[in-house]
Amino acid sequence: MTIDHLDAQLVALLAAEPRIGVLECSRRLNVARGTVQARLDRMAAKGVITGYGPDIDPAALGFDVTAFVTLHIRQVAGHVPVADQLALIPEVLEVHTITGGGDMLCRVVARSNADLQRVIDLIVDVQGVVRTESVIALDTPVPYRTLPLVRAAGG
Amino acid sequence: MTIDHLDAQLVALLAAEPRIGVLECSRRLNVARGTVQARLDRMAAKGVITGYGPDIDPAALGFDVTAFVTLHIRQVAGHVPVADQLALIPEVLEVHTITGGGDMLCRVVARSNADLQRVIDLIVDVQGVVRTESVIALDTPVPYRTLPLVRAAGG
DNA sequence: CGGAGACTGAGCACATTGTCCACCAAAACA
DNA sequence: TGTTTTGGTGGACAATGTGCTCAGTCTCCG
Repeated sequence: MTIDHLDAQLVALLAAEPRIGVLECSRRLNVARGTVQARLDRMAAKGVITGYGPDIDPAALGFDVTAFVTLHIRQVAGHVPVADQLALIPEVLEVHTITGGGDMLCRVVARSNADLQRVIDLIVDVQGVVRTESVIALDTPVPYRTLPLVRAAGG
Repeated sequence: MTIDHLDAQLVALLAAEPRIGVLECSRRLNVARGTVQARLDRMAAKGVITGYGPDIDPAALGFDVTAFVTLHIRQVAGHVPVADQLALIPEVLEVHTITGGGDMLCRVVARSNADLQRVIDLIVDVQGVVRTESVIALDTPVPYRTLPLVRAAGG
């Protein structure tokens, strides 16, 4: 789906002020209320908007350590049962299958470096996981953001 | 900050049904409306809730390719000016400084593999970036999620 | 030209919000 | 033990909003 300038403005406005409601959006953007609703509904229907948070910061919950863990798995095992098991570990926030030297890449959080060892041990215990390699995120100078992309896509 | 069971329920409910408002939350969870508001405000004040989306799926916008790009930067340059430049590239969604063989790890999206080359070229052009290594995410069996972590933290 | 899609402004019935208040109970502190 | 702090409760007030529908208008496309 392609989005236009109004879509982009709408997303940016809601990100900046989540509580303002559709009527105030329509006032701010000089369009009809129904238009705001139709645009939001369409973006949701097309999968552009997948939800409305709440956006959670794991660090504020005490999970101060973030790591990216590359997994080597047994090829016979395949990645689906491995992923299903990884999904059961709350500290595993996302899992991708990847090209390159490893088979899967996980984003993982933990309360401390020692706790990270515990989480990695949980991962290693998953059937099919042969080996892991971890890098710890020391700082996040650019936190995850999609607004610049939305702006660029929306003109 | 530690969260309790009610906090966790509240986050889960709002994630499932973002449009229901605080009054309906209070009905669903059998607490006073003021309690819902106080809990949300406290989690926001403590940085646990950082926002309310909208959550955007880059793939639905046409950015079908996701890659994780490890950067090697010149040590003299330091990472701050590099990160500032990376932040100007809309397709760069997040940037971490990391332990291990590389200095920074970026999550990047692009419209195609060819487009990814264009984006990587933008990154390589950033002053201080010496070399990049990329892995492409082929599939995302576990998309980013924090709810299991919230549930585990909230009891 | 006709049809489809998008936008507009309005209306309807119903509901909600932000804020404040007084009260109560439990926990923390001296 | 007595006092203070914190969190929750239910209620009120003034203002505003929501989800949905509708008829009309405009633009684009076959």
